[in-house]
Amino acid sequence: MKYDDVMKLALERGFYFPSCEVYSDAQAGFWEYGPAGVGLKNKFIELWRRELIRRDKMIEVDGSQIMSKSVFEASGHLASFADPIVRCTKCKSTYRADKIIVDATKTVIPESAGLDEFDKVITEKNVKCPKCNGDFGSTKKFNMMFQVGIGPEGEEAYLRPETCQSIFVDFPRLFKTMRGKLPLGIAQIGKSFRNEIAPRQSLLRLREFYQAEIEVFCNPARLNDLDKFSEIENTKIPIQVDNEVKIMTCKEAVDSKIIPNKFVAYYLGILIEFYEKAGIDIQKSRFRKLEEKEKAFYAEVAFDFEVETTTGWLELVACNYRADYDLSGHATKSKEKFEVMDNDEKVLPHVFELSMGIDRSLYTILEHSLREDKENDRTVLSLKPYLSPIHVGVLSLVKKDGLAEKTDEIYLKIKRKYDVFLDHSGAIGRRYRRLDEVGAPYAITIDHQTLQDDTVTLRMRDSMEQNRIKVSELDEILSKKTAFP
RNA sequence: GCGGUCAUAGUAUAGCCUGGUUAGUAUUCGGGGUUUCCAACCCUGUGACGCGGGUUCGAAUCCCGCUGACCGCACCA
Repeated sequence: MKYDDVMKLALERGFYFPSCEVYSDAQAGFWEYGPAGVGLKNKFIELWRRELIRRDKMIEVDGSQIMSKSVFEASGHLASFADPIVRCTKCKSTYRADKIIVDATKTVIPESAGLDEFDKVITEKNVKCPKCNGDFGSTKKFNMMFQVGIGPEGEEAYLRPETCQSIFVDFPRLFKTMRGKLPLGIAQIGKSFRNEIAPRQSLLRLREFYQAEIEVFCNPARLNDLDKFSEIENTKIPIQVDNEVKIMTCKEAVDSKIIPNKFVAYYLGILIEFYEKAGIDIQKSRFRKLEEKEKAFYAEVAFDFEVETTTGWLELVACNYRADYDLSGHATKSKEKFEVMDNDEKVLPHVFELSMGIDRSLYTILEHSLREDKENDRTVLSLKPYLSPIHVGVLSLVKKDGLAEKTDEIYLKIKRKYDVFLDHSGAIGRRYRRLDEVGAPYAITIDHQTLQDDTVTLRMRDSMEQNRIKVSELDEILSKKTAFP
C-alpha cells in the first residue's frame, strides 16, 4: 500500500490530520494525532519501554521542552545547527553558501567559518547565481532552532531541537541519586522542534515531532566488556557495507569489525528485535553506516536504521557514537564535574545514542501493516494485537430480542481492561470491515445463542475465522491474545 | 526557499474554459425498516466551493495576494 492510501486511512479513521486545519494561516509541518493515532502511539511507547528500557535496566526522565541558551552554546547547536545561506538579489533563489562556492570555485570553506569569509570569496571569485547569473546578497545564518522569549524581558531561550540535551545536563544528578553504574542508559520520550525549511509528507518531516531517545553512558575503555552481549550475539541484523546489504549475526559483525565493538552491536541488536515486534517488515530494513560528511557534527561513528517505504528509504533511528562530545561541552561551559567512578577509575563517560523518530516509526508501521484483501473486498490494517488502538469490537448481531442489552452487559465487564469498541448499528459485515480498517484484531458478536448458553463468537481480523467461546472465558482469552510479547 | 501542478461534504470527484443551477454524483456518516455473521437492500436525514481582496448587477467559475498539498531542485541535526 502506498503513501496516499496510508494518508487516506489516517484522515478517515482518526490516526492523524493537519493541525489548525480550520484556519487558513495553519502552518505546514504540524500534525495532530486523533484517537486511533494516540492509541497506537501509546502502545508503541509501551513496547519501547518493555523492549529497550526495562530490558536493559535503563532509567527514564521527562525534561523541559524549553531550555536555556547556555545549553545550546555548550551543545554546539547555536553555532552548528545552522546553515550559511545566500540569496540571489535578482531571482530570489536561496542556496547554501558553502555549496555554491564549492560548485563555482572548488574552494572548500568549512560550514563553521565566519559569514564574512563566505562574502569575501563570493566577491573575489565573482560567484553568480547559477540560474539567472544575478548577484548574491550577503551571507546569512539560518538556524533551525525556534527561539522563544522568557518572561516580560523576553530572555533568550530555545525549544529543544533534540530531547537528549536534558539527559546530558541532568547526568551528574541522575548518576549520583540513582546510584548509577556504567554502562547506564538514560532515556526520554518527548517533543522536539526544528524549523525545517520544507516540511513535507505529513508525519515524515515535521517541525514539531516526538523522539524517543536513549543515551547510554559508558567507559570507553570497556566497550568489549559486556556480558549481556550473549543475549543478542546470534540476532541477525541487515547491515549495509559498501552499498550492499549483508545479513549477519551481531557476533559476525563485531568479529569482522564492521561494527566497532560489542557495546554498539548489543544496542543495534536489541533495537532490531524491538522493531520486529513493532510489526515493521525487517526484510525491508538496514543499518547504514554513515560516511564522514553525512554524520552529524557531534558523531564519531554513526549507523542509521532505515526502512523501505513507498516514499523511499526512510531514517527511523540515528545511532550515533557521540563519544564525550556532549559531556565535555557541558562540563566546560557549566564548570560542573561530569566525571564518574567506574570501579576504581575516574572517567568522563562516552555516549552511544539511539535517537528514534516516533512519528516516522508509526507511519512505517501503518504502511507495512496496511493491505488490500481483494478476495474479501476489504482493507485490513494488520497491526500487532498489542499495538492496536482497539483490542476488540463488541457487537450485537441485531439490536432486538434483548441482544443489545446482553451486548452492553458484556461490554461493561471488559471495557476497563481492554480498548473495546461497542457497536450496535448497521450490517454486521460493515461493522467488521470498519474494525479491520482501524486494526482491531478481534471482534466478539452476541447472537441468539448467547442468550441460551452464554457463548459468543470470536472473529479473527486477519483470517476472518470465527470460534465460539464461553463468555466466562472471554477475559482469559483476550488477556492472552492482546498481551505484549 | 525556488519551479511546475493543484485546492469543492469525512473520503473521492463533477461543475470552472463560455459568470446567473436548489452546487450534481459515489461512498462514508446519523435515524428508521428489513436481514439471524462479513461493506446487500428500502425509506429518511446531516454534510462542501481554503482564506483575503478585486472585476461585475451577479463569482465555485475571471484577476491578484496569502495559506496549504503533491512532484522536482535545494535542505534534512
